[in-house]
Amino acid sequence: MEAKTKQFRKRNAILSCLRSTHAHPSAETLHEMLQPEHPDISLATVYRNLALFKQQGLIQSLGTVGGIERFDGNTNPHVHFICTDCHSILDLPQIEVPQQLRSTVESATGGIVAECQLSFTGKCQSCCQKEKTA
Amino acid sequence: MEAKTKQFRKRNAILSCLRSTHAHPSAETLHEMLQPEHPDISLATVYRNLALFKQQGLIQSLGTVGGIERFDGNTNPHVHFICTDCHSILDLPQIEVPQQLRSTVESATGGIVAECQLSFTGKCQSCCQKEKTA
DNA sequence: ATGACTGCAAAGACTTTGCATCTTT
DNA sequence: AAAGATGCAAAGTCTTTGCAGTCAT
Repeated sequence: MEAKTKQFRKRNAILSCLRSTHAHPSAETLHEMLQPEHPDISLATVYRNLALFKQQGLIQSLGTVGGIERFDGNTNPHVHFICTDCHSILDLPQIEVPQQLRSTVESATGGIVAECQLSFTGKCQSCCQKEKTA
Repeated sequence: MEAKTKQFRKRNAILSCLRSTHAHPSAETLHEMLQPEHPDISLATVYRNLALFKQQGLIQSLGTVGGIERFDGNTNPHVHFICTDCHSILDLPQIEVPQQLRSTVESATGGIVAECQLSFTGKCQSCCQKEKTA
């Protein structure tokens, strides 16, 4: 019956930081982002809390990009564009994730669908420009 | 003008093995699958060749599942179902990957789309049954 | 004989964990 | 005071790399 857990400054800071950015950061990037406000925060704490949030469904993991796990504070289903050059990740809110296919997938597999991810990979605008310049 | 590279038994075995399965194996699983025919094959060789095939576009990586990279010998765009319990991956050939959205994504991002991945996560049939039994 | 591939073991990179300490209630 | 969170450093896991030896041409 305890809808509210203890309030911890650092834990809250990590969640707020992740929710306030569209950069889809890694644990390490998040740690760096937190440095100015919380210079004494440990990377282990970031990892620990990200794992906790993920388990609680407060955030979502986008999987690994270039071997590093990336996180998103926006748990609404939405599409991502992942640059294979610079590993930046962009949201594509204007494109709909085909949630309606869930039942089709469930009957095809006999399983239960929890989530659906749609993502595009390629080269982002900024990396395209860099290439021209080079 | 050398359309044909040197033939290497082990390299070919790795590619054949990956192409002959629908299990979307990891490097280590692939290594185990190769043991009966090639008991002396090294895990490093599997990793090295997978990296090579990936770079050559002969295979595709499905990203990491449970922290382990998974590979697919089928490079045709198709949808996957990933079981979050047992980490099995199933093909869903009957569902179409929305390739036609590429241009929409490109105009939205200003970048260039190389690929599109659509995947569903959830609990597979076998894991659903296990749960009932337990 | 040459260049490429492989095995082995060491190194590397990211992430997790143990334990003592500190914080919130 | 109790329960839980954090920092630090060590450990763990998956993957990559160096080097000497082997194989195909």
